Amino acid sequence: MAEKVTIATVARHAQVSRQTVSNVLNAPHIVREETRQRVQEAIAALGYRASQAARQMRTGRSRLIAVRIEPTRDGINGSVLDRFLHGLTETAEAAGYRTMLYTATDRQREIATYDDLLGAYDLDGFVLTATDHGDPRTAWLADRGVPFVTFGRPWDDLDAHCWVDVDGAAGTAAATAHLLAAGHRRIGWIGWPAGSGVGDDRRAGWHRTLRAAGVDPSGLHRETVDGIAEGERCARELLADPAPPTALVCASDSLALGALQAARTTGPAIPVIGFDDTPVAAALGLTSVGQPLGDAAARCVDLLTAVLDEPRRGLAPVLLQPALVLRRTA
Amino acid sequence: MAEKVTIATVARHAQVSRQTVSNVLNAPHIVREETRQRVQEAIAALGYRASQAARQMRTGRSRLIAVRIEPTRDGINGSVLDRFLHGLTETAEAAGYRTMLYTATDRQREIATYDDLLGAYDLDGFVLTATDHGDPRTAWLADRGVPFVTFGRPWDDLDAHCWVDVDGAAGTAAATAHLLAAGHRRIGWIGWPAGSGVGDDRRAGWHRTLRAAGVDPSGLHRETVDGIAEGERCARELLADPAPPTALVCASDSLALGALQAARTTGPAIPVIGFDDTPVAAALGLTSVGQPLGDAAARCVDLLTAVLDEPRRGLAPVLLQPALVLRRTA
DNA sequence: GGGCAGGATTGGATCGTTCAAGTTTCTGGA
DNA sequence: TCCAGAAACTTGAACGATCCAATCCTGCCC
Repeated sequence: MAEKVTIATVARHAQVSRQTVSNVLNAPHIVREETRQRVQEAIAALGYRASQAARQMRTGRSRLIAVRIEPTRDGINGSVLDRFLHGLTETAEAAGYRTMLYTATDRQREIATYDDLLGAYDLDGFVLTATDHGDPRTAWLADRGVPFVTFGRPWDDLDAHCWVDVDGAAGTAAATAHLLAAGHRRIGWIGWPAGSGVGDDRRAGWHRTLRAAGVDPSGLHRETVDGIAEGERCARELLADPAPPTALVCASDSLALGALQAARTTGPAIPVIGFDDTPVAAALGLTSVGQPLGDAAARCVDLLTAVLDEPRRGLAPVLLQPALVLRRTA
Repeated sequence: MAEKVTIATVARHAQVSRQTVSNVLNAPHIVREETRQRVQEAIAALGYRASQAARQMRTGRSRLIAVRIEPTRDGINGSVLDRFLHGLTETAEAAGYRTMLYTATDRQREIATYDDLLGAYDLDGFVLTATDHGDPRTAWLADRGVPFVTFGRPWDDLDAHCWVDVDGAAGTAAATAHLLAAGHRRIGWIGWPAGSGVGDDRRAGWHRTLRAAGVDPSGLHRETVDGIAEGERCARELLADPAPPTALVCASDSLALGALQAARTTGPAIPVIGFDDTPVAAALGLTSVGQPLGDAAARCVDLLTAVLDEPRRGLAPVLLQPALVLRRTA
């Protein structure tokens, strides 16, 4: 069993001091080219890797970022987080950071977990998902000066902190415009109850596009919690109207899926467009608004590393554009 | 800004030595009850948390386990890993371990990543997924004595290392038996090409159940790579036979989905059963064999922590039973 | 040839914890 | 009362990296 390779082993092998090896790693420009090369060779030959623990102890930085992994609720939307997570891990790796997971059942516990992670692992930063109005988590982190980025806007104050988001309103606007272009006028909306930032945003895109086209949206929409059965019920209600919508835009693929089933059973098929471009949508040929999740994750890492390198700078938020993925249903 | 709380701060506050505080944390039984309580109070009062980095430096253990996060391939099967990951993180947390993610595009790079993670972060262990015949990763880890558990059997030698798996054959057997009980005789199979451990296992369950019922399986099966379109094509072929199957069992929900569409378009609907109980299956009412993923993840953590506590013991592998989730399609 | 400036290199101290070994306190039996 | 032995607690050293301050070159100019 070969003994452990430390910075001292490398130094001895390259016939320099520990500090020189450290400089080669952390400040290569101050080391003479020839020396630098000799050290690099020794590092490669010995397979040396700097102990993150020792480095962290001295510098206080762990090169670790944390993300919460949520329980897959209805299973359909779970894949969104999954894709985001993958992008995040990949980009973070490229930037020299590693990703750590944690779970939390509610926000208070999540804050307790922050405390834990910061205290025990000296985490460098957090990426938060699923933020909402008056989120206590961002306040807690900001109070303590902990670097973090949210995937999702701080709906109360857009300058409150660093964020990355996808323009949901633009997505539903594109979906609505697509249906208008196909000749539809009475385009319905099935979404979530008012009050959630994401839901209101998506609804706004449909609303303003319809009004701009001179259509009165009243009576054309229903609000409910997320779910396939709920979507089906709402669609049934809308289609039972004397002047029913001839096409539907939904706040999620779950709702759209339900709507699709309602439309199939009540009469002639009508166009339905969902949101999130989940695997289910792809499997069923459901037209859906797709979020650039890989991109979003990459921008989160970019922002976070920028904050870590230069803690003072206030960084501009990032708003990405979604894209309508056309399939059979519209 | 409060200064950092270390073990020394706690020691001063409780009027004991550093070591006693350390003992309270790591070997409470050797500390007198009264002292123990005093130290615990000081810890709580100061909000002290042991620095994992410092601890790791001394002990060489990081209380960190790593899992690979795969790119969501066709998106349907992605959710399987997602659910597994969530269970893993949760159970690991309860056992005092944290989960770290990494990505890798191929097995050689994955091994390079092991080296990196072990060298830099002193990872305690790995959980591998998607193992197959002659997997170089397990050999590499075993050679170096790195603790690991695989989710998936080592198909070449069941005693090669510690593993947790779900009995796929039992799942397809249950599906086949269910169809037999419903009066079907000619039950078809759509699966993956021979050679993959998982695929062969699932196929075997269908095969042996059919034979046990006195039905000749020849001509009733098709093999293809995974995918909806592929499933549809295979189902078409089978149904075009002069004596077509009256029901289908598939190796995955993707294949089953394709088969379902083929059945819908070629004639009267026939029962179809998939595998993995993915969100897509739930959304479509597809009967499917569900894996106890949360359980599997928990057992992986159990085994891994057991190995970490007692490196010598050869631990018995775990084979979990899947469950048939009945829905509309069968 | 000597002195000097500037950059490259060196040794020592340090981060917060646990291990090993040493010291004090307590307990019980003669 | 005294002492052995155990139990409880304390002290110094070490893990492997980085930071700091001091020293050593090297080349250059007078």
